[in-house]
Amino acid sequence: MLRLAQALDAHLRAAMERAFPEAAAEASAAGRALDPQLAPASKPEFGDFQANGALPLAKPLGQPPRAIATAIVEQLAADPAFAELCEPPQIAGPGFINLTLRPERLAAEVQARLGDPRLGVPSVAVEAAAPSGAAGAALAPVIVDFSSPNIAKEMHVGHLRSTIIGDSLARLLEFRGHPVLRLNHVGDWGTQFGMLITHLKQVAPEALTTADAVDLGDLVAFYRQAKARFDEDEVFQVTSREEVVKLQGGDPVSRKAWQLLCDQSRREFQKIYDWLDIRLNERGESFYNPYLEGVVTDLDTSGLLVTDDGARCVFLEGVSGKDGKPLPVIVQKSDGGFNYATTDLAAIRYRFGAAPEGDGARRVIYVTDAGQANHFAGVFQVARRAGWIPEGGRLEHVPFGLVQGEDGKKLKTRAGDTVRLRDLLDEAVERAEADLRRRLAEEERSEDEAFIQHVATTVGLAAVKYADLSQNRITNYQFSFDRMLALQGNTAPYLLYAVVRIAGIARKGGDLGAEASGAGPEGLHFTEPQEWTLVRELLKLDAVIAEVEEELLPNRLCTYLFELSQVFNRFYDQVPVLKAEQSARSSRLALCRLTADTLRLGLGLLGIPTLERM
RNA sequence: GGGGCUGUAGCUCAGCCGGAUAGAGCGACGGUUUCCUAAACCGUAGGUCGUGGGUUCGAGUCCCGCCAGCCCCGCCA
Repeated sequence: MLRLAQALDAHLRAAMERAFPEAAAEASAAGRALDPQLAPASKPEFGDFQANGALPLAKPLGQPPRAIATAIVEQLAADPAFAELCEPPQIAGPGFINLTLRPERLAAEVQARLGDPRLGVPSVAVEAAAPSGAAGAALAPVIVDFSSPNIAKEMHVGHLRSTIIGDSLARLLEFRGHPVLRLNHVGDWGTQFGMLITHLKQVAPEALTTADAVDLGDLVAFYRQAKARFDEDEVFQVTSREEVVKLQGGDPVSRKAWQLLCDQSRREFQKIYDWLDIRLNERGESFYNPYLEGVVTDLDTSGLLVTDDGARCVFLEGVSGKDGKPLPVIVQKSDGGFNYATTDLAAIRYRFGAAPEGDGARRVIYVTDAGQANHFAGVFQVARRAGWIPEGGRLEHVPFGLVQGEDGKKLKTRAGDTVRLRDLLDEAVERAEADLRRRLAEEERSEDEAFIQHVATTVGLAAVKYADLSQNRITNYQFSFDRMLALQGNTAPYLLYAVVRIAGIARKGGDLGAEASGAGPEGLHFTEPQEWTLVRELLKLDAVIAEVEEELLPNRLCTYLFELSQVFNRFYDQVPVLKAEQSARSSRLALCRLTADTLRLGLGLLGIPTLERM
């Protein structure tokens, strides 16, 4: 319905200009235009849209707002193009103009979507290729940096949100037609590696020369030991740092060991990604190693670099520490080594940089926890001051809160360990399976094992993903299997069930193909309020996607899909489809089909596949 | 000490660019099944939007102060 909203907005602006030419001239002289403040209606009884623009004009015009609204409405009434779109506007309350679209326009919108695989959502790729645009201008890529586990560690709950949210944002941007680079910035470099290799050399040297000599679980244990030694033992610290320098310098023995560790971890990560159906290009911290030096010299030539206490750093503007002195971003440690800030800066420079030594991106999105907000703010500032972000380039940190247990504290196992992602996913699927089996028994249904496994896996993983995505990501997230797997409420099973209901209609003889195309001689024809409510809900999809693309908040899409499911369930409950008379039946089937398509598309953008039966 | 985020119903959370009487879900209570999967639907109860000021036609939303919780703060990522 975005197109209709834009048309309405134009009509309203024109009407305001005709109604108040002096004020309009004055406004445009000041470099702005009279704003009708068009917004979706806050309640269904107000129609489809409301224009609030009359209220703020009351004071400058010295007229009561309702009189202003009346003048605007009179101009609208004189506009035949507007009258084709909209019913006569209503003035309500202190001076709101309520707008209701003509039913035939709504039906026409539905009709258009029935034949459109994109369901009315425009693609920027198509727009860019349009004759009006630069001919064949290749779109600059959007980079989504997400997941980013550490080599030699297992993925744990901490990676859950980044992985799920990042994947969803990437899917949505891809659907909008952007070339998307999904980058897995794995932790495969740095001090931690020095620690691990140093420790392994002493306690399990075979792990550094032979593939899979120790399994990942052991590696994690070794890592913990190494970390403990690093924190206590100064000699070990020094050796570790030397080891990092060797590795970063390309020492063949260190490189070989490093390669083995990375390969092993990579295979473990891939199992999880395959399970969750997440596609990701690994480009770890090590990738930027050749560019670290350049970062420092670049900062030096632009005069940002200061040597302080032996470390080379850039002092931040507007951020001061304990003593009121500006806080530094350290790019080269006093021992000559580089750290994560250097790597992050190199990554920014590379990502915005032109090919072949860069990605040529125009938007770079980091999906990491909110605890890194300060770090990114600092690094972004340095990148900006160094001039690495091109005109119009967007650099965005997409922060998210912690995953907490139901006690409100950090999620842990009973033993107090961090929860492994694979265990968590396993448990979700197991619980979904138990629920399913219980229900099958209660209903005396019998299904084969393949069905049960498929449904349980789909529902279990969908529940985990949806629970995370449906929450505003900025706040901490309370993880609860019981809540996410609940069969009612704003949960994955509820949404999946709506799709299943429609699939059921198709199975029971509803032709969702030809019969629901709305191409019949009588076209689409709606009579019941539940039908109109569903029509209006269906038409919101494009606006919701545009909003998520801008705000990077997948929960807005979840809210929409949940509300669509609710509206559909009401329709399904109160309006017969298959048993309807022929005149109503094909239009209702069309609504069913478009609802299913919309839910499948929307859930698909969340990384959630749907089911035919459950 | 400095900075960031959060504070909305018993619980978990929405709330778009400041707009009309602050919304869901769960839980509680009550109802609906000759009919497309009741994993559903309908209804009732439940609010000092942490708090005190300010801005304005209008503030949960913007600004300032305060309180509480979480997170970050020089060579880990």
